[in-house]
Amino acid sequence: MNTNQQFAVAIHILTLLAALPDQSLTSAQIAASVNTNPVVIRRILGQLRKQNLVESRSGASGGWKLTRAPSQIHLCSVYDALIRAALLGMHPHPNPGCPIGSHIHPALEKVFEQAEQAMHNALSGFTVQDVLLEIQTLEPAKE
Amino acid sequence: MNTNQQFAVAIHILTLLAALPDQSLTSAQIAASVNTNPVVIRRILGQLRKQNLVESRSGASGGWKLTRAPSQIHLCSVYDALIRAALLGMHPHPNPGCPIGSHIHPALEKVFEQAEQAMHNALSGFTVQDVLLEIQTLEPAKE
DNA sequence: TCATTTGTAACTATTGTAGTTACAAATGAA
DNA sequence: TTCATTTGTAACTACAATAGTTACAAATGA
Repeated sequence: MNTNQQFAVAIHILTLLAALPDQSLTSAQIAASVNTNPVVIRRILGQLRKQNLVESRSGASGGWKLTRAPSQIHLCSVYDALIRAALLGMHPHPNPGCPIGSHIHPALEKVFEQAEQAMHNALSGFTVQDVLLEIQTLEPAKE
Repeated sequence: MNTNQQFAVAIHILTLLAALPDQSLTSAQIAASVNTNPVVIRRILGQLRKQNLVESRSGASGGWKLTRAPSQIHLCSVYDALIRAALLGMHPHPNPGCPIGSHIHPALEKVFEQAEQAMHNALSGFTVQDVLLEIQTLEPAKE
């Protein structure tokens, strides 16, 4: 199976930051919710910062915050930040002397491109706000 | 990155069988086109046979054939045969004591389900015949 | 001044996959 | 009937991606 959990963790982190908009959270606090090591969190947050989805401050009372409203963070941006390699991979060296082998890559590229674009479009239909609201629906109300 | 090449190899195999409809091909012949080991090919063909996309015969003059016309083999069936695990994976154990951690999985499931379904739908728009025709377009004509 | 926190390098352990070897069972041709 | 061919599958090795961990310099604010 695919062992890459970074996309799921990234959405988890962003949802947590969205739930506590007035504070900045440390990687240790976030790690406690995700149940992993703070360095794993910082690695993922580093990627999210490259896409300008979060900002950080070092030092005492430092931590992480969203750069914009959760309703303005679409999950396709998170995908772009975290999923570097294609989900559908090519085989490396088909036989160039075979009529099929010599042209299978460009033919597959067309198909894979469209398939991944379809997933991308589907993810653009969700925001961090949507995930947060879904969780608040599942969470029993408290006083 | 995703190192799983089986989906790409499976489409390669099916396209090759489609290109030579009147013969059955051995795993060794197919392996020569894919440029890999025959056992790798047989493993993938075994999965394709479970979905009834190909049939095999053991022994002398045995080999593999498609069970139907290439225009009747949609790439979503190949996906179903080969991609067992979800492309978008969950993180294993978010903190059940955290309001976000305790509900992130069902919230993500909704999103991931739709994203993968979108990819599946895109793949259902292509058949092995489409891939073969694309390759024959790329292949310079011969006499 | 100092505790806190990020940023990052380096390392280990685990897991999934490709590739390989080996061989029993099936099968058809001679 | 014999035998070369081929599938089907188990067992193994090698490699690559990732999660998790340790360590520590640099930044920062109390």
